[in-house]
Amino acid sequence: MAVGRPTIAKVTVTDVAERAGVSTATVSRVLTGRRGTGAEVAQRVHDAVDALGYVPDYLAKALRDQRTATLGFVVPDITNPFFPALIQAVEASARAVSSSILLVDARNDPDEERRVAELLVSRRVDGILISPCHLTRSVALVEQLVSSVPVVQIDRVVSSNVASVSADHTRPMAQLAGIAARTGRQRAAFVGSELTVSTSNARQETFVQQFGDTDRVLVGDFSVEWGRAAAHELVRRWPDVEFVVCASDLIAFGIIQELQTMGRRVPHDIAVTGWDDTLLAIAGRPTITTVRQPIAEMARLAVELVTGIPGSGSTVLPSTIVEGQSSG
Amino acid sequence: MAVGRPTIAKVTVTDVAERAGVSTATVSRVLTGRRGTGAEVAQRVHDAVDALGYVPDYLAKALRDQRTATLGFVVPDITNPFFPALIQAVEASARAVSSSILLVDARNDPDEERRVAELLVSRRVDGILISPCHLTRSVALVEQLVSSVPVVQIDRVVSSNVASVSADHTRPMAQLAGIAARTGRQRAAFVGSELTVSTSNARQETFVQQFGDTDRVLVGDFSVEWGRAAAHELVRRWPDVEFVVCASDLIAFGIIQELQTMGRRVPHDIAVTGWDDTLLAIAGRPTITTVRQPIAEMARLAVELVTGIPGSGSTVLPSTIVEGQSSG
DNA sequence: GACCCTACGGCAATCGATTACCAATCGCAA
DNA sequence: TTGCGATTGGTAATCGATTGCCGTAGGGTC
Repeated sequence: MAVGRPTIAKVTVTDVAERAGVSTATVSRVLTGRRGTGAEVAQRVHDAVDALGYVPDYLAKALRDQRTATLGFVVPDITNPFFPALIQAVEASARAVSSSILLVDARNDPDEERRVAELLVSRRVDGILISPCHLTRSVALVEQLVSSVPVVQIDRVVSSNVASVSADHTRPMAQLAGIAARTGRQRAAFVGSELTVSTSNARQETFVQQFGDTDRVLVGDFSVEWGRAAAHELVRRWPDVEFVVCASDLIAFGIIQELQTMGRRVPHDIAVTGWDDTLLAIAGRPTITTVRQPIAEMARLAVELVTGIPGSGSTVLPSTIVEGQSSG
Repeated sequence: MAVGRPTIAKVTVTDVAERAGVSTATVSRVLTGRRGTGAEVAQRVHDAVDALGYVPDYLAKALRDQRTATLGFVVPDITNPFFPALIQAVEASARAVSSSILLVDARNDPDEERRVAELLVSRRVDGILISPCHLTRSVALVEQLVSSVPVVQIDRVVSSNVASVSADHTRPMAQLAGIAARTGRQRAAFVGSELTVSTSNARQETFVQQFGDTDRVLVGDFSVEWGRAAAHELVRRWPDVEFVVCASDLIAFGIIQELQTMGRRVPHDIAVTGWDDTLLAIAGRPTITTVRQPIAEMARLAVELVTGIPGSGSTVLPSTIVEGQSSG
């Protein structure tokens, strides 16, 4: 009895050619269809392929073509519930152009991000999609990568010298301001994450513009725990705040929960909104008014950009408000 | 001015060899260090490598070695919050053995699962980790795959003929029964997902054994919505149920929320437990008593198994109870 | 001084699919 | 019947790194 792994008979074009009684060139031509072949010969080749269970070797093809049909995707933190949805969309878009995704996770660490991005380069991916984890410390990496391989920043954008696809913050923020005005809420506050996250940073700036108020801003991280803490901070520092815009559903969820524990009614006493349209937006009560980013579109466009002619243009796609119960 | 992508000068061993005035064999030997070389020659090679910025081509190496240093991971549904955590753990374990992860998502569809798994095979991954999406319809795939590449089932197990690493259900279920007994709750029910999910299926069987009761079982899917619906179903069919074991935190979360809306107090009137120790377990109020699976250990072991000598053994690792407020 | 053993460099084959180039055959028209 | 173009099949080079085998030179020992 054989020991160890069963020997996997490797079937190559040579085997197929032999069985079909033709040359490897003919086999290749029948299979790729890039040049005409005789019908009878083609049939013999197909029969041989079926009989032997031949599967083309991707490695050999990639070496010859100098093209791996693989895209790298660097996510900042896969446990942030926004990213699995984005990953799924990117994978679907990649599949539409017959490519696979080599996924790596930076764990919110710029050093780790560099490591994994360079790994992708040595794997000869055809392009890299990246949501840079750090507003400043990721800039150099992104700008260096682009000299070895096409790069597109997706969702998070840290360099205007490298192509990007992201979602608009201005219009949804204006709409939130509209909701605040419509429901007669005067005093607003913003709760975000560290400014080193490009999206949170941008949302904060937009908030300040749209709500005409520079003061009431708290920053922590993307977590429910920070939301809970922020709730206390909020009522302590600005007891009369009536409208809270959060940079993430996780934060909004934590704030709402803690406010309720403290006896405040949401949205009656205070309105709270989130961002990203994750599971948490509809999981809690009240449901959270949130901002849905055009994930599928972003993914499609980013994949197109990275596989096509690269530019340094930045595309901004429209987000939409999803009204829940938390905004009154 | 050049149009399009900047031409990336490809530096090969040949270039390095030329510059260092040696043969490609020597360059390779200096770099891999698998055979001694003269110090002076080695220095020249290193200088040439630095000067030219040579990076070995992973494709060529993989073709020669017949080893891609890449593992495939087939997840049933990346948007199920349990899996991102598992993916992260698997990626970390893979990195520990210098491998990357090619991640594919079956979207809970056995046909799609077959497609993506076969894609992995043609990519010549060194091994495949899979959480099969369907208890019966994934069996054939798993058993076929194993003839082309080492395969290990992780978390979900559908074939005892193929190696697997999973988490124990019996002991945590017994502990849950212990909690029920300790808090004097007699009548228990189980809420799971379709029986086609191996883990939910196994948890249900274990529930029936441990709670000595075959009747009170509801099945739907892994979602908060199903939890909400199940809450109504529960009180309608078994108004006197005092202890509800759920196959997932998502279900438990929905049940608790809806029970509260209906005016029942959790855990005072009725206790509810979840499974998987996801974000939702600590997001809601009360916090949910849940079962934590040994994710890191499972990942480590699965990667070891799939890269080492394969067997068909099934390893079952211990899970632990994380007591929240929802069980009284 | 002769002999042997070791260390080290080079040549060329190898992994598997694709394709540039060449050769042969066939059909059709003059 | 001859000739030309179109079609189709084969041969061998190619992608880039690694390694088995060979040859040579150098050091050490008796």
